[in-house]
Amino acid sequence: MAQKNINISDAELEVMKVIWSKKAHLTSLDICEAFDGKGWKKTTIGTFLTRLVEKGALYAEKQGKLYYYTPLISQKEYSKLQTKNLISSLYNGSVKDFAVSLFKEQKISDDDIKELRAIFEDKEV
Amino acid sequence: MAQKNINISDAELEVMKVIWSKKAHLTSLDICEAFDGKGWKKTTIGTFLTRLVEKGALYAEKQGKLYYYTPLISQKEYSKLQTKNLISSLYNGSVKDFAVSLFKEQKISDDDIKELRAIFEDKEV
DNA sequence: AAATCCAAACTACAAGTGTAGTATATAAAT
DNA sequence: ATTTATATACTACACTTGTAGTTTGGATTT
Repeated sequence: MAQKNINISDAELEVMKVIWSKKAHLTSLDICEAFDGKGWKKTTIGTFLTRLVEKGALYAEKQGKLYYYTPLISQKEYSKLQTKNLISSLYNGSVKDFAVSLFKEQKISDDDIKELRAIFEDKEV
Repeated sequence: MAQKNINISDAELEVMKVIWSKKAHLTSLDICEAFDGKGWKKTTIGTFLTRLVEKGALYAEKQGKLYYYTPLISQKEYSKLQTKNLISSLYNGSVKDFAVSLFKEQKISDDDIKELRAIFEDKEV
């Protein structure tokens, strides 16, 4: 249901991942807590939240004194989008070319291959 | 052999792709020619070339009056790098998770699946 | 030699990003 | 009611990116 091509920067993505990883609406307090030790100041995280709301990636609802943030795009959707972008920019849009290179070039364990083969077989071609 | 994490922007990548696609050293003339109709001014392409050299993605050698550009990173290397980055940022580094989602979510034709299965079988697990 | 051409260098500038300080408004505490 | 705490808004600033105009120095032509 994502409307347009939302552009989430690397740092902003970190924030999205925290929000995705918890199912409930989070306050910025929760989010800051999750980044404890990361070295980001609260205002930095605040900036990212503001920008993510501006970009339409998050919805912010004030309840009492705090804002509660909800993602407007799911991690799955976003990942799919990014994957599609990568394939189209680097592999000419060919999922197959991409997959071939993936299996040739990246490290995949034997166990993983077994699992993947099983997935393929499910696809009963 | 790419030394560090070269960061090539979208527009710069277009230029790299042209250079990758021809095997010989190109002059900026050749490159501009390849972008005929793209709507970029020559100086724009010049800026990208300069930045790519600064970033260490291209090597520029002056011969006579012109520079000849050679890639310092191959398309394959770069694609592999980008793929790894995407998997690590969106799939926690799990190639398998990534592949699973790829086959579940993206469109892959039956023929492609046959080919992929063949590749797997070559891997004689 | 003088005039001209033009590839490459330098300059520019708005939008986006990483990072954070400062101001403000409102709630909580006294 | 005044003081204090603090979440959020506003401001800042350097770096990157997309895009291109302007300057320059060496090559080419007259």
